[in-house]
Amino acid sequence: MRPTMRDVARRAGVSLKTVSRVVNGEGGVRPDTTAKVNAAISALGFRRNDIARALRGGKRTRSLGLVIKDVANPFYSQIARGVEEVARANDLLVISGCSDEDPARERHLIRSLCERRVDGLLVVPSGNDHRYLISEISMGTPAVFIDRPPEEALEADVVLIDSVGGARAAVDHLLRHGHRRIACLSDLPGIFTASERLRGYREALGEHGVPVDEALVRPGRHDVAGAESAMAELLALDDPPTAVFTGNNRLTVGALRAIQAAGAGTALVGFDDLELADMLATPVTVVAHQPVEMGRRAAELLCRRMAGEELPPQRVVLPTHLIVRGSGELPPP
Amino acid sequence: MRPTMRDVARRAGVSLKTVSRVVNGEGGVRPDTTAKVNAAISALGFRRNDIARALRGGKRTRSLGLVIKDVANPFYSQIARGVEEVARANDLLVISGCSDEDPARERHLIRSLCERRVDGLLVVPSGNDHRYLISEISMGTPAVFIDRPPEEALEADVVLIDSVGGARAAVDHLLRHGHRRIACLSDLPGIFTASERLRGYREALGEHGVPVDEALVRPGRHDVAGAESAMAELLALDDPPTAVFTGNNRLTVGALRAIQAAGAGTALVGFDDLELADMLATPVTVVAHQPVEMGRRAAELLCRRMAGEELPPQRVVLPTHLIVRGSGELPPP
DNA sequence: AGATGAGATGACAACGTTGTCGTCCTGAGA
DNA sequence: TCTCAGGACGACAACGTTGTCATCTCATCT
Repeated sequence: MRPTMRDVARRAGVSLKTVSRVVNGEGGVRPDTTAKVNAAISALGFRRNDIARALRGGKRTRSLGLVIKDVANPFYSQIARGVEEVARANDLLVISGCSDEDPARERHLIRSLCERRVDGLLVVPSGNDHRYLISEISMGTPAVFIDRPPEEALEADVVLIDSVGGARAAVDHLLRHGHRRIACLSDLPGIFTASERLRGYREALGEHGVPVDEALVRPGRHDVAGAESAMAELLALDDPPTAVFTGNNRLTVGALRAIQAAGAGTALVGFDDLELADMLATPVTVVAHQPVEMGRRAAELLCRRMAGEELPPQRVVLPTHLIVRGSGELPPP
Repeated sequence: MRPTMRDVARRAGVSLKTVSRVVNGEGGVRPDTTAKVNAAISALGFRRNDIARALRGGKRTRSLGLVIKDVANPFYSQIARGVEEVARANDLLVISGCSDEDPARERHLIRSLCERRVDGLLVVPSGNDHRYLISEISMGTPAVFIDRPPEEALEADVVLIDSVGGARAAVDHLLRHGHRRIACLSDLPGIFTASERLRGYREALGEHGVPVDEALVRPGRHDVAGAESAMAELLALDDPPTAVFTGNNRLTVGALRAIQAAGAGTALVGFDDLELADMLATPVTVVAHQPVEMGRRAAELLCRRMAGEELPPQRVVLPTHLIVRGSGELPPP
């Protein structure tokens, strides 16, 4: 079907190796020979087979694997964007997959990627046991974790967002605006960022001497619908919260819907920025950060590892910044 | 570095081929031998090399290439999501790249993907000359176009959105609400969907006997900032439009910003749904459709082609539906 | 003219796997 | 006991490329 170098060689009346030389611009080929070869190449529509190329000589495949939770979520698609930019600059292709927060799926994906001999892995880890990666790493497939660190046993680079700091800033902001009954919606407790943000929430309250009312803490919400119903429940309490901190973009959207549906004036600060956050009836105050940059940094770190650079495991923590827009400054009733 | 089947064979004291049989579950291996081999496999951390596997026997690489404009744009990331779902179901990996609407970049990407011998291509085409794909297709790499058809010369499957119909419905809606001075923001005229939506706009006006005021037609806007400034200009006219139709999600966001900044009450219907569109001060009426489904359908079509199925080039057109939320029903002043 | 050397080209092996085919062993049937 | 079938396993080639090394051709110099 597809012509090989041998076909090109036959047509050009030269040897296989000469074609290889032309294709790879190795030089040492006379101009007229080069022309003949090039003519044969375009006549046949020859494309070098990178599969064979990668095989021969244990070459690099010039590809990297990216495992995220869900591309359709803007947070992850922005990470993917950053990764793609760096990949492009380094002439790498990105093979990506979604784990949907399922450790089994993640493991299967990573396995497939390793079997395909990607040169490196970028992973937003789902489960809590990534020891199976140790052997992959030791066998020359470096890995960089994004957004969540691997467990202690695994020494690998990781690029994080300052979740605790961001959450504290958010809750601190609400406290300074006079709120004392501040609810918290957070994702599944097994997720690092979720527990970190919850920790930041508790710390901020603690610092201000405000006891945590566990009735206002609603962890384990991992989608818009879950957050919406949790928020609706909170609003239906006899003594509802006057403010809420939401742990990620999905939860923020859900909470906003519930608040709007209830016609409540609940103050809100959300983790992750949202497009149009500034255009809502009450513009949304958020803890913003740079997901694209996170993807970039992780990919750059990975490229250094792939180049063989030896350095102690890096832990990059990107800052957050509070964007004040209105919803976080609503006063308690 | 990474052990090969030969290493496993040596360690297990069997032949290469026996290892291959075990790894691929071919059968015909005694249980105790199988156990020895498996022990060696896990002791060495062996991973089958799919590169070699794909090479031998011209096997499929079990991967497909996806070229979109920009993963960070929700429209495209949703397409990617749909593709990923189908890929997962068919045990394929997705290698994706962003063209950023640059034909040269797109061509380079597709070339790289073909060199890597992806089993099929999914492309949101950027330029207007994809004849170079003909030879790839004829050589056994099927291609399916998404969102925009290739030029006539190229017979390939394509999955589209009913852009003309959607745009007509949007403008018709505005006309029925009494608007006569309706502006249109659209993307670069070279982009199929942009010109189709502009056509739908013109057709709808024509049907209602409303002449097109070219001063209100602003094509060539391809990002939020461009749309925002174009909309600001329109609002600053002596005789500003009372309504606007925006050709895609980026342009809708830009227009909304300008309208809000000007404190104008301009009616708006946008193509593409937006998260939170229903939560804005004036909820946004949109022409919605199913980008995830578009990705799915395209990937399914590609899988059929990859399986060798022969059928005439398909042209799937997915419907749009108007979601009435408020901004499109604002009356003219 | 013969030696020399640089430049151009080709032959061949190897990368890690799997398909083909051959060999060996065991147990059942004659 | 001999034959034979069939199961278990191994040897070998091939996929398409590139690195290594060998060969061949001239132009140049002595």
